[in-house]
Amino acid sequence: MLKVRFAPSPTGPLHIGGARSALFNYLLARRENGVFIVRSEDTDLERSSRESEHNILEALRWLKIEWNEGIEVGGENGPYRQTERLDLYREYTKKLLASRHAYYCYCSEEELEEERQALIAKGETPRYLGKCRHLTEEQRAAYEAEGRKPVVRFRVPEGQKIVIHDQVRGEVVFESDGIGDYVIVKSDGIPTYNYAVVIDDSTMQVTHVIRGEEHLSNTPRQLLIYQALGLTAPEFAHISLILNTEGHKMSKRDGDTAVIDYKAKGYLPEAVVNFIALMGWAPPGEEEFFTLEELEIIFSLDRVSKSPAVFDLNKLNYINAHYIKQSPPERLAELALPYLQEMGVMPQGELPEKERMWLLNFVQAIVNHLSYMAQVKEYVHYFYGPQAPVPEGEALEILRGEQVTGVLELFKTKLQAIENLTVESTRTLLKQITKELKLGGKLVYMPIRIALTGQMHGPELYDIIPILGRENVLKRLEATGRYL
RNA sequence: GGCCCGUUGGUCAAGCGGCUUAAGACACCGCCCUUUCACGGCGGCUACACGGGUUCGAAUCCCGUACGGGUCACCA
Repeated sequence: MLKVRFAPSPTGPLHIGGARSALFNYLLARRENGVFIVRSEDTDLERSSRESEHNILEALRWLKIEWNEGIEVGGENGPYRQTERLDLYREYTKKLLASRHAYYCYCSEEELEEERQALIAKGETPRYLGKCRHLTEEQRAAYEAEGRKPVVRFRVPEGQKIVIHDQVRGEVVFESDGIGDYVIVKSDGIPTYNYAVVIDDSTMQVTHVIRGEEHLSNTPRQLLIYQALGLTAPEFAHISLILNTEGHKMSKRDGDTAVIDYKAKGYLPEAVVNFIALMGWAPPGEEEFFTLEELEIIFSLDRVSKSPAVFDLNKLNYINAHYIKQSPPERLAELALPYLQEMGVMPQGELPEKERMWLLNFVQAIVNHLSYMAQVKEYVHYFYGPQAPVPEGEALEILRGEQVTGVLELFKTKLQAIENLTVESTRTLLKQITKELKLGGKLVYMPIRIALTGQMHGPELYDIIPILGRENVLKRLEATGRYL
């Protein structure tokens, strides 16, 4: 049975790249009826936190990426945090030490740094040359007496070719001689990533490791440990990186890189999922909008791209706009509400009926203008309150046209006479004005638009007027007097 | 610097030796619709990094060069 995992280190929020790794793993598991594990690689005690772990899990849940084994859901291969598996690693370390696949190293940081610099100067791969490979008991005792705390290093075999059969990159060959003996247990007794990950994947019976390309050069180190322990290695698939506009790996400096940033801006989870699925993976046909459920059926590793993808916000916006247009008004209202409350336009708590209706009409009027929900803030002034922004430049010129006074007067009169202010009645009303005054549409609509909104463009006037309400419209009309 | 990976339009990408005078989408530009903006419809722009091979035939296979990226931590 296929078993995959997502193993983030809880040192920050879930990033777009991580979300994509999680998604690909999840999709493959669903497609093959396999198991998807989520565990935590928290061996970096300095930077890891429970808070980050929680945030990552929440971000996954927001995307509807669910796991059937791992943190918070349990399973028979737990615990699922590396810091809770220390005893397990210790057992394997004993074996490795006993079989002389690993040894204690007492080198200090300064000694190591010196060696590194010397190798770089010679144009060679900086690596550990194995100074402590053959320490005698006496030498060890001497170091211990000095109070030095040893690390455990893996003894890398010489002259060996290490072949990775990668499901996306094909066969990749590394020479063991390019790899120095690396640390598998730190001086505080905590295993390093390259070591712990092997024990975890093996004991959890992970069959496929799908992860970012940055791990490709780590893979030979891990393969060597599988070999030394006599364990079977899983299949590997290294997916390409997500780059920023400058062509570098996306990092915190590039603005919004965390999934949660997009949630905060009012992107829809199904849009984010759809978008990240399209980065580094191509669907078989020409359709490009997919729900998670649809992706579960058509996703496959053989359509995963080898080359990196540049994050394109335009495309995300386009996809998100698509899902916004498809959402029922009630959902949009709910998503828009926090931004409006923040502006003080909507009250906290249960909404009174009048506000609820206004909200519903408001989101429907602007649904075609939105790339993400936070943009509702930019549209509030069209639909809310007795005051319009001050008209400037060309808008002001138009207001001073000779027909304007007549148009606004007639509009006001008809508005006061009308019974029900709706989209339909507004449309009729405006059409009547053009007819009665025998004026072209633009000469009528534009001054009214500017009088009511201060702007030359914006959402449909037919929507603006009823949502603004008669009272606000009249007040805005009155205020226009001073510009005429 | 060593090792590894990659390179089709501004971006995502299809293509897996002849069906290609190289799909589709985003962005951009133009036109239509429209009171405006948006939506929608139609159209346009722009690409196989370079050089050698292999082959009757190469975007597709091989080699080299260039460029980009990743990695070489007691980070993961």
